[in-house]
Amino acid sequence: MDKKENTTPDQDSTEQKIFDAAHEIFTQKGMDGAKMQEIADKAGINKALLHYYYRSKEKLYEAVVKAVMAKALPTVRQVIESELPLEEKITRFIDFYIGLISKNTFIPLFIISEINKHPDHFFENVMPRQLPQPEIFFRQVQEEVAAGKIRPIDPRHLIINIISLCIFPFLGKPLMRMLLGLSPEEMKKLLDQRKQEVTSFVLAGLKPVQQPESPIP
Amino acid sequence: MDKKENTTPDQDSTEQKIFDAAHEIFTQKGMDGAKMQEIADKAGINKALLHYYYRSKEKLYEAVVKAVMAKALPTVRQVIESELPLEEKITRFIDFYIGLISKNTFIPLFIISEINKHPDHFFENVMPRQLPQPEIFFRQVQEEVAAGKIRPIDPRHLIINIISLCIFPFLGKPLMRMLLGLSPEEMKKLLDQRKQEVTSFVLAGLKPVQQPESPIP
DNA sequence: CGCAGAATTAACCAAATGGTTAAACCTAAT
DNA sequence: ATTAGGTTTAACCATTTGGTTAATTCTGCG
Repeated sequence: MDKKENTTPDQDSTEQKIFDAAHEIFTQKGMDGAKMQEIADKAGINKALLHYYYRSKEKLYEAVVKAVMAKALPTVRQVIESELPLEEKITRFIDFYIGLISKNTFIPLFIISEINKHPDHFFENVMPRQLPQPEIFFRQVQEEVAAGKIRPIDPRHLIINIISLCIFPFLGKPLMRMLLGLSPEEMKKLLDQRKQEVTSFVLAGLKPVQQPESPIP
Repeated sequence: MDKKENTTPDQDSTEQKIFDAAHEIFTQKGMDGAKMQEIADKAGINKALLHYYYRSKEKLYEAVVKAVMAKALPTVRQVIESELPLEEKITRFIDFYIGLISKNTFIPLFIISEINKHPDHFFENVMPRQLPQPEIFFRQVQEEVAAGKIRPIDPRHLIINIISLCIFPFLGKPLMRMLLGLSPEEMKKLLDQRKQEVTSFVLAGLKPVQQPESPIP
């Protein structure tokens, strides 16, 4: 019998339609730019229903933010906290993370924007309790540095570098296009190469220093 | 005679006070988040004066955006288009750019956000006519690659990498803090090290490949 | 059927917000 | 001092917007 008793959040129930619409609008326009009427329209329902299911704009917004964060962070955790060898961990992280971003173009800017506007609120109410634990990664880096397998680097900077190289090109896509004078197609091609490029750039940047005698003659 | 005929924008004239207030509010809250009343309050004047000098919110906003872009881009140009040797050019660019960003924390997010919301409008109305010409830089990179002085790399990716490493850590500061579990002081310290860190990371990432035999035993 | 409770809607409300207006206020030149 | 023109303001206006209400429709069930 196909009643509606299952625990899954009722695929395409009204509530779900509202949430989906809100997700789209909020992530693209932010809290201030989003209008309740627009969300209702996109969901194909009456505006009053928004308040019937989610009491206020803030509540609805918060639901979206929480969902976004709850989806984005564990993926990072999973890779960061694993016990893979460092190089493979880095490779996988880049592959995975860039893949994620290219399928959710608006999310990074959304997170960054909103976290900047209400940092305190974010830290207190929105953050998933289970933050990634970078300690394993830190230790790995320190070990490999000590073993001379990679050049000395502060693991925190390394994480920052990797994440910057993954996220920013998508964030700044229009800016980069303009700066480099690229057509949309050229830009797309370039972004498609980022997995490869970031991986080799980071690994190259980690090679242990050999005294730079004379380059290949 | 000190009429008001000079070309300089009348230091702390009413118009200037309005512009300054608008600059602060708009860059921090974006077009949607900014309220005319708040700008008027910050400027210490009546709201009607905003419309007396700048006819509408959009006009005022546009004035701010144009000013921001007109200030941000030439600095990039200057370094990019110079004929300095590649390594020094990169070093200087990083030093200069990170310096600029740390003194104008809100600007990058502002530019990125607004360019993403109205890309067409940006490209048509707001962009300074004089875009940086990356050709010189491209050529330099290609030459050094050909000479075996740096490992093979697409110059466009190199620019993207450098800019990502410079800008993103400041954009994503709260996010990074959270991810790494750092106090505000620790985070500040880390950001203060970015000039050094980015420079060595990029230069390391450009070292020509020596076949990785056995690491130092 | 008929009824209870949930779902949905049209109409409405109050506050916020961008923008206007007409009057008041300078200030410099007559 | 008077006046003309730019500057500034308080009061006002129209629209937008988040939110509410009361009535209507829908749905399952005895």
